Amino acid sequence: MERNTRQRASIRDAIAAASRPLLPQEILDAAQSNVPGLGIATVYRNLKSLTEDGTLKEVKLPGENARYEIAGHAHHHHFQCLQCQKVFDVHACPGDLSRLAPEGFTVKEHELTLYGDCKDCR
Amino acid sequence: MERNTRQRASIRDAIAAASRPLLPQEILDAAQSNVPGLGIATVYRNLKSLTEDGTLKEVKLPGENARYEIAGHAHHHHFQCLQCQKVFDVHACPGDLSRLAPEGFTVKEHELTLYGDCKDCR
DNA sequence: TTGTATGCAAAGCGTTTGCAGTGAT
DNA sequence: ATCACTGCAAACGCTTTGCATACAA
Repeated sequence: MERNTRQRASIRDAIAAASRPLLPQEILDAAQSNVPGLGIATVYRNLKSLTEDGTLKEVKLPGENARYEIAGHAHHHHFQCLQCQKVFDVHACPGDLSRLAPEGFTVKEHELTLYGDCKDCR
Repeated sequence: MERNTRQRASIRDAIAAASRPLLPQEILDAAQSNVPGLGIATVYRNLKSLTEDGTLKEVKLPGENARYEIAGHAHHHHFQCLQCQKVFDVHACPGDLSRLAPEGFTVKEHELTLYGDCKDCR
């Protein structure tokens, strides 16, 4: 059975409070303000279980370590700033891309990442 | 000044002979048939220098370690098979995606990965 | 009281680096 | 003869795991 610990709550809250996907280390930093002494291993263990139970969603971008955001948003993509490296949600999608695949290949999913300058860095 | 070693040649040849982007370990395995005793550190060092001098191009996919392919191909994307995990080139592109970004953001580049079943796994 | 969750430290994994020896020029 | 390149092993950064303790139920 799953227990409600201060650690788990502060980790979930830190991610919910953020306006963008966070790295494990950023989550640790944020959650430690509520739970001093919180360990990075606990963060990783909870990220894993919260992802498995559907509370969180992993955001994997090319060449980047996984970030985490609250699940439940509709299908969307991401934007990474070339200057500050931060990642933002993009609530838009190019739509069906099956036509791009080579013959004989079946397309079931797609991932799209946009790169450029974010609002703050322009 | 850069030197022509057997190691460098076999690494470049292994990548050129492949029909898809390869992982460092796959490159090591292939190159070792020509150069037994070849070390993984040498592979990494040459992948780095060959990428810097424009001979190779890094292929970074979400949640995956970097793969390498011969550079010089036109702008293209990649397809990863959900069954065998192999990566293939996709010589097509959805085109301009600037319109997808949130207001205030500038789009300069994009990365697209398609997922599904490859020719062999269907 | 029970057993899951935690914190710490050690272990894993892929990649990088230091160093002494090798070999292309 | 140089000095870039190599192989090995150690170091790295991020993530996972083992273990004894803490604490939610």
